[in-house]
Amino acid sequence: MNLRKPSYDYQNIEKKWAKKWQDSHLYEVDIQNAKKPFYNLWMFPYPSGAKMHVGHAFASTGSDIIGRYKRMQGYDVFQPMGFDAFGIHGENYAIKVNEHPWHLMEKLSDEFRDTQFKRIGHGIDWSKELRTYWPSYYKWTQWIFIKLYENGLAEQKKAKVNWCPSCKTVLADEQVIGGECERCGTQVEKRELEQWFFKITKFADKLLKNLNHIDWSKRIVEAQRNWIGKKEGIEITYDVVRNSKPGVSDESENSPQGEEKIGKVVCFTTRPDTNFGATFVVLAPEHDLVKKILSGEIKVYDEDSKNSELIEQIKKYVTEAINKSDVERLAEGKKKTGAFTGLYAVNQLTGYRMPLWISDFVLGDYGTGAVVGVPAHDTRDFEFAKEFGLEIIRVVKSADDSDGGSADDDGEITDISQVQEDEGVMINSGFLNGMNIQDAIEKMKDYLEEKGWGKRVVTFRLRDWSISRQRYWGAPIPVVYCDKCGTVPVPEEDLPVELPFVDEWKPSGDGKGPLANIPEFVNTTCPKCGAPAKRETDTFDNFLDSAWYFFRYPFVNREDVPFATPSLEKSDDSEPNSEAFKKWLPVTLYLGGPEHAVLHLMYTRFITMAFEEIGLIDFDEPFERFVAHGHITMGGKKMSKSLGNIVIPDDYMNEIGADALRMYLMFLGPLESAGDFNDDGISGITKFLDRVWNLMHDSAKSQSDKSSEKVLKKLHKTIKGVSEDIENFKYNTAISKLMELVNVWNEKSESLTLVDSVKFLKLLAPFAPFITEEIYQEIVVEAGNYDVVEKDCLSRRNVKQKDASEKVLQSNELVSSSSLNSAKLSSSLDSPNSLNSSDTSDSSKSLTSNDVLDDGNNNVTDTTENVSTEFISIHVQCWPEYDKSLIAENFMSIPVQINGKVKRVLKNIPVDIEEEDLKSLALKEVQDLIVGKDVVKVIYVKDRLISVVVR
RNA sequence: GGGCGAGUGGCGGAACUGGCAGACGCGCGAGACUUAAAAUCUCGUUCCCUUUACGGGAGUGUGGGUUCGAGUCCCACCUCGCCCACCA
Repeated sequence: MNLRKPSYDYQNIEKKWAKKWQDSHLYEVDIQNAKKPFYNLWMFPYPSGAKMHVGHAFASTGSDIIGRYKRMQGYDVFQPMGFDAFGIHGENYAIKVNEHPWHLMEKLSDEFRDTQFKRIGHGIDWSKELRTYWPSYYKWTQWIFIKLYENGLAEQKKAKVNWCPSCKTVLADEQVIGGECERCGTQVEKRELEQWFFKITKFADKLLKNLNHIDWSKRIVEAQRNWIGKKEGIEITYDVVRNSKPGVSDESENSPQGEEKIGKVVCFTTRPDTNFGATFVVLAPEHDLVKKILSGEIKVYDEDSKNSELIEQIKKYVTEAINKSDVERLAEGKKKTGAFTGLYAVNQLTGYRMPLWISDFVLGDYGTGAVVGVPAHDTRDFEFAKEFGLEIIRVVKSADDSDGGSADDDGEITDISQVQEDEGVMINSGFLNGMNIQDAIEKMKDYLEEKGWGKRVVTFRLRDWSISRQRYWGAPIPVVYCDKCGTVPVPEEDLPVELPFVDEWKPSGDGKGPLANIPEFVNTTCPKCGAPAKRETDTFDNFLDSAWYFFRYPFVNREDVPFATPSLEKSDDSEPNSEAFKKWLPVTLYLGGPEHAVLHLMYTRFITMAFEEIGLIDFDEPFERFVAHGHITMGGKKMSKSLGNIVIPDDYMNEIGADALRMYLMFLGPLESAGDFNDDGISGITKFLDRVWNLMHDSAKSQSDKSSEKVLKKLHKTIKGVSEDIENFKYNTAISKLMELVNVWNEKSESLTLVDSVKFLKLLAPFAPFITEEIYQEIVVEAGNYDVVEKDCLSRRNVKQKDASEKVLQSNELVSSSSLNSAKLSSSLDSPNSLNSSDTSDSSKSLTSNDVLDDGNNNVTDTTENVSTEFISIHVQCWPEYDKSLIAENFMSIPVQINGKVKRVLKNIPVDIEEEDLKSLALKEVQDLIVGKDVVKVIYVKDRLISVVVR
């Protein structure tokens, strides 16, 4: 790495202020008494690798900048941080490096926090840190499960679920990407297991409806809408018969000879309009009717020998199909497989006896698990019909006859390219003939309902959320199974059900979690009747840990409640209570990656709705605003371990400093689309920081008696522009505006007063917190200029500073009491090999330690012992305001177009010129260009341009 | 196959509701300072034509359209990225 470094001593400056901010508790928020709360949340990271990478640095800096800006605007900005270190991602990494997840996660989280996050200059309130694997946290995760269970939102059922053979656990639908495990990329299999589910489908409609009004990045809203997948269709019930034959029976009312009605089959379709063209019905291999055929409950043929032969074939097909993984099914491409049942379904519209098939392209858990095949107007049906020689009947033709009704149009369909799916006019469809598809759909639905053959229904793609995991590293599901009492949730006073610290923690793959092998854990007594009972041995999906963490942050020090709301409030009013809850939640702004669109973000919405339904809270959406950031790429590709193109920010912080790294990352592109990491451009940033340093240390430039007009105007335009850009997360253009200002300021004759120079410094502060603090302390605080520089906002700040020094004492107490608490929590639990209590208290202690910031190179004088000393940081001063009169221009230049092309530019035009005067000026200007032509009209776009139209 | 987004100099990227395309930065070129290099500073830098000032022409993925005027709006297409996907 050979980068242009800043020429000032950024290393020591950054070290010094990181420590000072920490010691003075600058970013700690008084949750209880805050006046203008702004809950600025960034998705907490999960340490699934040794170091946080540059993507984390990029996104968290994006969150920090708006937080710093809001803080300077006088908001009480709460910017908490924690680690999502419980669960499969961390455990997989622990397996890889062969360390116990408890030690590993503690170590990695500490490192993320102390060597990376604290160094990069974020305004984080570390006194509210949480980690999802701390018993003091997961106690409440378990509590939430019990609340949902008590309110009928959690249930246990046997279900065919996604099984990852590599991670050796079940996965939720959302965690299977293209048939592969979200974590490790292994092909997912299907297994039938007894699992716990959260009934997210109960809120399907609400989850969808709220999407219309929540202020979230559009792409996330669309992704969720698709994932929920609401479809309005109809369920059509067909009679199932045996001893029949395919095709239209002559006597559709009376059965053909020997035909015998033996049951019904219900098919879901969104396209009943094409039902005159339905020629077969396909069942999913899991369908009830298939089970009945296999069990012999339904006989296909009278003769036993023929029957059992058929059953053998069906059994063979079904067994293969069920055991196939999704990827294997897809790998076979569009080639359809299937088995004929020997039965027929009767199409009431036509009397057509539709052969009843079984095929794995029909999904058992969507719709009714049965589809009616219209091969002429559905590509999948067409492929199936072609494969098995089923009849294809056209019932839709192209709507426009302009191509002269070519043979292609209403003739026989022989090729997949002729299959019309979306638009056209009905033919061969009795009373629907001549109608367009949309009208025909409605008409047919009415007709089928009238006849009693069908029923309008709404289906959703969304499935219930499977939360059981057969893994060690997660919160145990707090349930006990008793022979007498059945399923009994663990009572609140017995929580947490602690995860025992064991040596044998790796997954075994037998469908049970490692906890099942620990008798001391499994064997317990029933909380209800006291009889011997067994514990549930699965653990929670880690997405449950993160589904509610933002509720916990403000209340992380409360032991008695997960968070305080009127319904949960107990006695203690000295710590954040339900009044505080109202101030801080829902979260003001949430920033995170779009890859969580249908995972984490859907779950947080579900949990919030569940809390509301239970009566814990009175709102139903977790975040007032959600902004999805883009991803930093490397050579146009996503950064990933497999590509080996991961960039670690530490090297850059060493080389160019945190300020320069922050600014460089933000300069790459807009936050919401990000950019490609290529360190070629870094010198532009370090050069800029040097210029700032030099300007601010050149008193002729930055402490002039009077600000020169040109740069003063530029300053005020910049104040306006930077403020707007930050509000819109366009940090890249905000930085370019700061650069423009510096370029003007650098001109020979340009200078600013101290007050104006500091205004610029403040604009830079959210982007480069260290250098701006250093300069501010030097030329404002230490030089005794504070009262002069901040005279416009002294009144506000005086109050603020006072609050802060009171708060300092309070939060010191909170920190020490929380370390005691978590130590107490884990040691008081007497499960076998209980998590070592010293581990926990050590980690809590490191919460306030400065080891890393105080490394060997210590020429920082420690004047910060006495925390009550007032510390006047630039980061809590007023954000500058611009002066409208200084932004207004007296003169403008107006381009003159002839027939839309710019030909001349009128310069130094007074802004208050009369339109007519300006027009004649313009015509005079272009006189030579329009001789001999008629001026048709002259258009004046106010303050923009003049357009002359000639002929 | 479906959804979303994006295609602008050598590069990253600017351009509010249609109104001087290429801000800012990198890179590159020239110059100043220096014994020299680095650093720094100044000037230039979309392409083409004109020896040049002046000037002219073309130009925002492709082809059409609307408009006095289109990177921006409409239609068709191409390419790339991300997400979802045998979802009836």
